Amino acid sequence: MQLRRGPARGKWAFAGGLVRQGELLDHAVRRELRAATGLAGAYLEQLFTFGDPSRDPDAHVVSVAYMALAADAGAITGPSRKYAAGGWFEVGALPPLAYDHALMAAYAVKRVKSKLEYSNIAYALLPRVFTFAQFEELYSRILDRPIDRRNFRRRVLAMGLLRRLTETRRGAHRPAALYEFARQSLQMIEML
Amino acid sequence: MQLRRGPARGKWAFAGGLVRQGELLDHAVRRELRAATGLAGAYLEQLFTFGDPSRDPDAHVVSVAYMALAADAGAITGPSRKYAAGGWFEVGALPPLAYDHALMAAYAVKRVKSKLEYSNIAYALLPRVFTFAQFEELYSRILDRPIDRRNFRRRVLAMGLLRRLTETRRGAHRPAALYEFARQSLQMIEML
DNA sequence: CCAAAAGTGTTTTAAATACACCCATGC
DNA sequence: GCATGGGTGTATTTAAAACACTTTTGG
Repeated sequence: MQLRRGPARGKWAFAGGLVRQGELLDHAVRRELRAATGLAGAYLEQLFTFGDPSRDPDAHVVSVAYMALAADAGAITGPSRKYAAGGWFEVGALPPLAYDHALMAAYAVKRVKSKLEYSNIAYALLPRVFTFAQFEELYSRILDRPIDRRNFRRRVLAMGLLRRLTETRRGAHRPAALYEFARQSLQMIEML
Repeated sequence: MQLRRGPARGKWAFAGGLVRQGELLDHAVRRELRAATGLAGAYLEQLFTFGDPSRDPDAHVVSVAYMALAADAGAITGPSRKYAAGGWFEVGALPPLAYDHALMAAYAVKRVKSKLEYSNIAYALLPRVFTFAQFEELYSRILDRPIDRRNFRRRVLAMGLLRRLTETRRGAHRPAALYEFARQSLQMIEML
């Protein structure tokens, strides 16, 4: 069993472990994820199962790769001692990984990019309440391309993906309207 | 290991087996598929890995589901004696299946539908050479909705998905132009 | 000549794109 | 009052959708 953790402020980490007899795959992933990063309650998604016997020279290991998504890498309590050698990395700047783990990471990036375009998966990558600028920056950074602010805003608001709150975020500059997702569970939508 | 076989003239079959030590997952699927249906060289795609320990009351079995696609169920030599109880069924009219196999079949149908809309996967479901009417009927039947012939033809031809051959198919009525796919391997395309 | 399937264009409607300035606040 | 990030509208272009008749062949 392999598991992965996805873009939160652009940060990535990697962890792996074994599923136990009688244990749900999802449960095993959550268990290992908590042990490795302290993260709990994240969005989880199965990616692919890697079964090539040559991927590990010592044994025929079949690995079910998952990714987990969370809003804020900073809020995570940090890896347990066992995984202290791990850490958080920028998308596209992962350190060399063992076995075929770089391939797994590539699957995760690809999956997130593609789901951003046709689902509301961004809800798993933002805090419950956020500004439109945060929302837009998430898209721009993960998709790695500029986004036209006016066109993007028009479409997103027209499709009812977000709900505008009455409160605003006050700070150094003009106050920003706050939004939350209309649905906090995955729904497929024609986005881009 | 589970494997599945997809729409060929709307026909579906189901087969399963175990992966061997040191064997590629794809290889195990092809081996079992050949044994169960006689089919070889089909398009293969991994769907999902099912690991819920309660899916089989007797043991904790982790099944990696695949689907295979082929053009013509009639051309297949038929199941070996071992699988004589199996057979070919219409989409949406599968017999009751054991365990969570109906769920697996649903995954396959969903995957094929969705790939039809944004890839050239139809190449795996048609003979090498075909008429536009066959192509259109494939879409209409699998997506289970009517298709506007003129709009569909215009878009498909404009995107260069197909290559028109000089030969025609002659028969009882007006001869039909013959086409082949420009690429015989999976490519992602904005289709519908 | 007729039955059956193949093939073809135009108009309307909706969506995507391109593009630049004013606004509200804290300091 | 100015620096900074927040917020807004229109015109153009492109693509999607709606829609029905003519052509070619074998029998």
